[in-house]
Amino acid sequence: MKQESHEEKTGEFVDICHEHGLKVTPQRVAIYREIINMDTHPTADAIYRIVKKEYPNISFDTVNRTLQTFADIGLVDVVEVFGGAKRFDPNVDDHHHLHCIRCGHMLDFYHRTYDELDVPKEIQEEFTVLGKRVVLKGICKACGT
Amino acid sequence: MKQESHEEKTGEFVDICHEHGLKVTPQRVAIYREIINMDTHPTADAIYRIVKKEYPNISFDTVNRTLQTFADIGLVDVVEVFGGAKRFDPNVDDHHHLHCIRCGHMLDFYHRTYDELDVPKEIQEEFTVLGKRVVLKGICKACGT
DNA sequence: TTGACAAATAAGAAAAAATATTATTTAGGA
DNA sequence: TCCTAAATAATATTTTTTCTTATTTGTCAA
Repeated sequence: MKQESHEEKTGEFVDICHEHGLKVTPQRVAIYREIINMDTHPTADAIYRIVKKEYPNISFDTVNRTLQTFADIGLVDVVEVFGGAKRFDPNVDDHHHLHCIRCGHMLDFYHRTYDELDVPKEIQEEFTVLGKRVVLKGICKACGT
Repeated sequence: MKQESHEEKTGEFVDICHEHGLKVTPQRVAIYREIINMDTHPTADAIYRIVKKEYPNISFDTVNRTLQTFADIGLVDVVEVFGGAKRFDPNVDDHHHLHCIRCGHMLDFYHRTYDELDVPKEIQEEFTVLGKRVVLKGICKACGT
């Protein structure tokens, strides 16, 4: 996984938008600045409430649409959920998930071996694989054994 | 993965309900009968519309609650979604998923090697692993390259 | 630098999905 | 057969997402 400072990331942000023909609006900058500081998998509503503090006029629709747009161009990921609202992942590096079936939380973990899993030949022929993720389902420490 | 006829499965259904102290209602039987015939990952609403045909008085709430109940006792799984409504999986055997980011479809596949993935020691110490799933993200054949 | 225009936004409405409340019904044991 | 807790139907409500429309704003080209 590559590591970049947030300054570098925000610096690249303008370029990435232009590459994709997207306008660089203050709203987009604000949203991007907030999400790259997060180490959770926030919902659109959670991000909306945070961005609203410095941008009281922003609408939920804008936040939600912007997150979609970011997902489309790979600036964020949409993560799997097992119920509840859609969640976005500011961490686009290769990583895997622990899913606690009690509390519903989804935790990141890194494991090189999983990143390098072989994809069966039959599947490569039928499907263009762009990413892999291993999801381990179980009970987290906080929820007891 | 074990293979069972639907007759066997419906036969066991009554027992499983009793084991968990659940009453065997006609609604539950009807819902269970329908979902085990499915090879997709239906939403509660999809199941509602199907069951409604033979059971016109059933309410959506009953279907939704029943599916939750089934999930709680392991009769069905809740599958990861990346947007849209919650989906249930009548196939509780070990299997993995192909997720097309274009059409959003989630397809099952089986791969013994993935079933037997080693779980890192650090994780076993912090987390009780009950199941694993590999999700391959990409573009399916129908959606082009 | 300015003006034109497509893209983006805010606001509100509406649709879709999930959950809660309550009165009534029913499965299953006594 | 009766009793009781559990389950259901119906309705209301909440949450989440999407759509519509009028307005504003970045960007590009002159």
